[in-house]
Amino acid sequence: MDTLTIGQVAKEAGVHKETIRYYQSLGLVAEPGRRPGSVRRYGASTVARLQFIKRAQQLGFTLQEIGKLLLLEDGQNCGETRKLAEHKLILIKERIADLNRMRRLLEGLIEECHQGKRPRACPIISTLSLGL
Amino acid sequence: MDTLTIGQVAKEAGVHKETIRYYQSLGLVAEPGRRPGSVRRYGASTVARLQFIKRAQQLGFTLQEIGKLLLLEDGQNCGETRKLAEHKLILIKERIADLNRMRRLLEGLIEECHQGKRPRACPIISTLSLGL
DNA sequence: CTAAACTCTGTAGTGTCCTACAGAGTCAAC
DNA sequence: GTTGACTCTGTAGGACACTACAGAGTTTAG
Repeated sequence: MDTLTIGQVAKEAGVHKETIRYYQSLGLVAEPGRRPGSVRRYGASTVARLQFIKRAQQLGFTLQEIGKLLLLEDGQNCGETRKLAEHKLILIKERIADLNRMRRLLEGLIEECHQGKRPRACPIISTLSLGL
Repeated sequence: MDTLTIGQVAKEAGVHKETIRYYQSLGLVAEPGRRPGSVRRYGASTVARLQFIKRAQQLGFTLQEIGKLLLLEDGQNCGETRKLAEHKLILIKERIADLNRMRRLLEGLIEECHQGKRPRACPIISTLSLGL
């Protein structure tokens, strides 16, 4: 069943060959055996696994966390999986809160610039110089 | 006027000595001369500069961008500074949108887990396996 | 059979921001 | 004058996720 070369798998999954090898080095993707005097051949399951990894990355999981998810891949450990997801969700919310704080500060400063409220110096620079 | 050792500056500004040297290597902080047979001495302006850098980082600027901000530090180039800030603001907004997308997806999946909607397999795992 | 395309293996580099450490020198206090 | 703290310089490592490349071998198309 394993008929694909690494290049074909890469194209199918939309990743670079080097990325597949990198994932192999991290243990996220298995290295297939090779038929004597030939090249490694991969099956469709490798493509699926790469897509799994890419989707999990889009959800914000690191490769290390994805390794854990892959151990739970049979779907029988919903509680464990949910815990990982909930933890990630908390981090994402914190990050969003951080970024919103930055956003508000920047918006305020930019607004002040536009209005020219402060007579001489740039409000952004003076805020950075003097503290928030 | 330059009376502080690097260790004292570091403590004042709340950064590590190595960080100060690193910033010096990037040209963000000037290297003071040294009195003969002695050690480099820093003034209060170095502490202020480090605090400027730290505040700018909190606003999401990279060290490279902070280098540009420091060139505008006299506050006379408000337009230029504002352009940098506006660009950064756009990136921050995009990042927030990305994270909100992740957040919604994760929240949906976690919710499904709790409800046990899907009979057997974990919804998180099956979503990752089959696509969004 | 040959040339192009692909694969293998390993190492090293990218970008971001530090952090750690080694080995030598200097300074201040007792 | 010796101990101990601090500083100097340079190099290496660390986290994260790749990306690039060199040099050799293999496969495929014509």
